[in-house]
Amino acid sequence: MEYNFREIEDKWQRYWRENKSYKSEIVSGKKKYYVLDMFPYPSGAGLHVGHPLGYIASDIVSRYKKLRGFNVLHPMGYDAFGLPAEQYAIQTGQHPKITTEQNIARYREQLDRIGFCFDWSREIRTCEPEYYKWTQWVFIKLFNSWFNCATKKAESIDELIAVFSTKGFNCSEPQYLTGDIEKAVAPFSSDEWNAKSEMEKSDILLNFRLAYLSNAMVNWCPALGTVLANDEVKDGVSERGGFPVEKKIMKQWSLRITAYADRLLTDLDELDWPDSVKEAQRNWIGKSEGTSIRFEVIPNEESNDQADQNSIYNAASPDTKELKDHRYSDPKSYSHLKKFSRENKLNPTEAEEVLWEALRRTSLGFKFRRQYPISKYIPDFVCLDPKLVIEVDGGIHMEFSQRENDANKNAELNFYGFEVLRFKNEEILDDIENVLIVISNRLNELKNNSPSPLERGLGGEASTLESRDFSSESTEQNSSDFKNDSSHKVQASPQPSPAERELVGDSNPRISQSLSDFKNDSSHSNPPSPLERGLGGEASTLGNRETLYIEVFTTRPDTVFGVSFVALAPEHDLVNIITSAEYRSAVQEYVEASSKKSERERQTEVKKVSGQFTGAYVAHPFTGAKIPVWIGEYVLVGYGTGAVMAVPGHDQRDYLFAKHFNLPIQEVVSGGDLAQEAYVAKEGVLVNSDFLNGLDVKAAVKKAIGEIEKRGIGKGQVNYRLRDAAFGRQRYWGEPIPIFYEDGIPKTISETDLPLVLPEIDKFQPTESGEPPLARAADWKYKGKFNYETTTMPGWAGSSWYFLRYMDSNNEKEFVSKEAVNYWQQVDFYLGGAEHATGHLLYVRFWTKFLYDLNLIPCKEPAKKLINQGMIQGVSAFVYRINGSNKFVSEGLKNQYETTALHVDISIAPNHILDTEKFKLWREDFKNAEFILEGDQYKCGAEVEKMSKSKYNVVNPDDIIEEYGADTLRLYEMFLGPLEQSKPWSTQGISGVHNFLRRAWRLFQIENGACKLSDETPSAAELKVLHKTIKKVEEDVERFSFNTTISAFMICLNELSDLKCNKRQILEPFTILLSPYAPHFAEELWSLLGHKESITKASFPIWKEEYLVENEFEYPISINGKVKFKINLSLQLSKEEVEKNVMSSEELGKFMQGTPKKIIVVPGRIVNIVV
RNA sequence: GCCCGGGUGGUGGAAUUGGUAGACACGCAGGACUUAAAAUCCUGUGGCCUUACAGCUGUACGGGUUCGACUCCCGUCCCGGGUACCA
Repeated sequence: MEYNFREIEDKWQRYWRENKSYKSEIVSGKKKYYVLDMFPYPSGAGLHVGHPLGYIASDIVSRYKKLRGFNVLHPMGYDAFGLPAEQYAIQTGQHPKITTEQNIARYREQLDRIGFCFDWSREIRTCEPEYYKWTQWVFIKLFNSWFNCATKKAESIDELIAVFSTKGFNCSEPQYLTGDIEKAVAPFSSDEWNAKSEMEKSDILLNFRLAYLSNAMVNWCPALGTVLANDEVKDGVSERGGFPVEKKIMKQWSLRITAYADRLLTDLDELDWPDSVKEAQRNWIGKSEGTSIRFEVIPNEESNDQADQNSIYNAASPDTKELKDHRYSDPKSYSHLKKFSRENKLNPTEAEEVLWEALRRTSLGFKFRRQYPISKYIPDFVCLDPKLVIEVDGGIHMEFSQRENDANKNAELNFYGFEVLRFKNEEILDDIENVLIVISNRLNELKNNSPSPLERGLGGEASTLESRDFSSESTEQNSSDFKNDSSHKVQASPQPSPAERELVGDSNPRISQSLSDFKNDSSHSNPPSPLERGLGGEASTLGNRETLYIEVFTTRPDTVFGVSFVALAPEHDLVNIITSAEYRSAVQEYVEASSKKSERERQTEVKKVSGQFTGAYVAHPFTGAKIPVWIGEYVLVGYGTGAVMAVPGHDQRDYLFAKHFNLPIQEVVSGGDLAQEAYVAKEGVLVNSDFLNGLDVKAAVKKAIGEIEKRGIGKGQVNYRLRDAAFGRQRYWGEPIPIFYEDGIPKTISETDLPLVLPEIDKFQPTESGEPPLARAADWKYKGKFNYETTTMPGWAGSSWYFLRYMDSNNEKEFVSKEAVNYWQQVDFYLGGAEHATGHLLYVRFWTKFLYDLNLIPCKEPAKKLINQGMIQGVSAFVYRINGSNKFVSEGLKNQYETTALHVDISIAPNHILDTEKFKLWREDFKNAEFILEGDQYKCGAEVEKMSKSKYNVVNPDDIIEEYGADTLRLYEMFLGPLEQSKPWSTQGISGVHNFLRRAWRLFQIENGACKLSDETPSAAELKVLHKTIKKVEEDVERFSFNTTISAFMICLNELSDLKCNKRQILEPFTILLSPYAPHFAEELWSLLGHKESITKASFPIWKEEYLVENEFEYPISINGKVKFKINLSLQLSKEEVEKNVMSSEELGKFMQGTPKKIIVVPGRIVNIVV
């Protein structure tokens, strides 16, 4: 009876389905093994032969582990939310749910035909409410958690709120030590916290939540109408569709994956994952350890004078006015300050209005500006010359803590050289004339006696700085005046958005920090401050200038003496402030030009050196040398501080920049040839570097950091390249974010109201006003009145935890039961494409760690072992149309004509010979095609490309199954080569594995529905063949080397055939060995062998050493490393005996004479004779 | 540019720890069976030189370590993947 694969495969697929053969359940006490494939997105094109490659491998592992007695979990499902279905919906109006279901049905049909042992009772679809209910649930958990930097784990936001209301918040405490929070949230006391409005609290908490809303720079893809995460953008275009992507600031939900950067990095070490994936994640996280260094800007006489005149006394152009507007403001927050300043101007308090009018009508001889940013503050009224600030204090200043803040603010303003006068509302409203007199007197005093900033801020008036410790003169003086009050302007003004408001905290920790550093520095004369060292002699000429700093981040503090310029990103806020008059127009031009460039342009122009001198200089922190400040596009505003100290001698980009603009290149680390290129290596001895001379790089880095910290001009710092993940999509076909807005405050819906089901809408486009499609759902409101968030989650949301849901996929009460997750733990073997290295695989690790922190699951990593299967590429076929005609020329003759290559469907060009008649019928416009043949054939061109519908090179597994059967397909895909390797699909060779099955079938001698096998005891030779194979198959599957396993089967079959083996005791175990690879085939034989139970219930055979022992070995005898002949010798012989036997052999004489120099004997391996 | 892989017959690939390079399969050639074909089975198959035996050569290229190197080290070239002015 012949091998009839169609009949067999139908029969067993039905049997498995009817008997639920692959249903898995928790069996306590039984060891488990969890095999997971990355679940597919069900695309309209269906499966091609590339898809099953990984599924077949994991199916083999599952079946093998079952035979080895493991309780195997091997589920499958669909990553069913996604863009293609939605794009199709936009075009046709067809609901994406319908498209998705059709595609799933098709996928399922194709998968079933390949004979996988998936437990379909656990199927999940991310787009179904029963599933995404729990995705939303995790989101709520993220929203309600923050990352404690002291314990390094996520904790409940409620606990944080409790801390705030009892102890307040101060960013210097270890649990808050992340750069973002330090920058974004000002310290506050518990009383202040309790006094804050709901909105203020909400805004502050958003800075802590792991899922948060903020104004963030996003990748906006206009063509797709949505934002994308960083990993969804490749080369400046969207990964799906290849549409251009631009940077844009948008209010946006994000997940704080950066909080986990360090854990995601360190835990990689313990994962059995491909090095390439681990390395890709390391690079993506991009940890770099270095130090910040502050460079003091040397005031530019000429430019500042001119600027002063321009803006204060003359009709200033808008540009210079703009410049003047923020010459004292904190550069990083200027744009936010400006907005807030504008808003305050539009909404003055009554007292402010009165004072402003009074100042304007009275000619005091001094010019005042309103709501003028200085550092991170916006004082109410500012006179720039002399420097005086007038503050109108509202009721909020009654609070003790606010007085502290006022003290900080005073100190800060003093630092910039401003005197501060404070008035209460009543003072102004009751007696404005008196107020004006006080102001006028003070101004005149200041005008006549203006001390230098050195004297004021640093030297003589140390007490002013001490006032930072909450006891300044002005504070005391004012505090006694505080009584009742009308509302303060901050409260009176309309609520700005969170991002705007978060900067308006009345104190700025960062500057406070640097100030105290500075104070320490200068109040002790040793070591000398940069000012004293570098600029001491010029102190008198400094006049009443403010001091500005450029902060840079560097990983090479050792090279600090090699700095020859400082480079700012074009978007850096200091650019406008420090640029001298002379260079202003050139700088503006440069900045504008670079801002107009798209992300794409900037990326393609990489390595083109461009830059512009600003005319400004900074002082070297150690030598005091004058260092020019440049702007360069190669400096990125989003990384580090947006400024670099350029060391051309030891950084490639700085080197190119310096060469291009003819800037000095100073060697500070010996070992390279700087005339040729930058010496970037982190080894060598420091030279030209003062106190670092003679040290090696490692020691110099250490010493430099120490010195920098000692002088308070910077501190050790760690930067990550990883950014928080954009989580909202302006799209319909995704999980609704379970958030509603009450009075503008985002709140999560109650867990008991989950799932928040995707509402039905009439159209899937964005609304006319540009809102996401969900805004079309008119009556879609929480509790009938609150608006829901209208963005949806990104494609990777559902896949970030699906491995957990499979453990307990039908649970309506929990996302996964404790029992299930404690039993199945984590994935033991995970198989999928390498393209997910920095996307899915990072997100799923992040979510896993988060759920672990919340004690919801027992493992902190999703998968122990990961393998990436290679891609199976397609071989495309091309025809060559002669330009401007309907003539097609064969591949070999195409060079004689001007042609255009067109893809042609590989089904009408078998073996790349075009079927010209089918080609004419293929598409309407080829109906009248003419051909120029080679010989009597039309030969198509061939090229290996990604298998894709649009390239007409897709091979459907159904066709292969139709012709050869599923078992042949399974064996063949495994036989193609190593699993991880990519390779083009070719059916050359498929007959080899198909033949193997047919020959194996014959070995079983089937007649009349039974195997006619002998029950005799097998021979030693037969046993040896069998046990050798068991051993090999076992070893190979354990190391996922499936191609060599197939060849082991073939060798086994060849040898058994040679032995004419028909012994049941040999062929039964052989059948079991084969069953994971060719399950239908093995089931049928198993049943024909008389077994009533499925072969999946069998046990994997155990190989026995005793059958494998060899008595003899044919030693290859080599002379000078070249094998000359072979001798059979007993393996029992010792080294010496082997040597004796070889030396006395007849054959040796043929190859050598005399005595050998040396004889190497490796027992059981080889003998080498050196002559 | 940087990081990670890889380069072996006509083809896919094997060689697991430095120990017989090319397993297994495809293809090709020859043969058997057959009226013939298909199917099946047998033999051969890296290159060069030879009737043959043998010999020489050979794992991208050039060096090195070693009794012995596809395997380890140094340099060069090429291919694939990741990443990109990340300081």
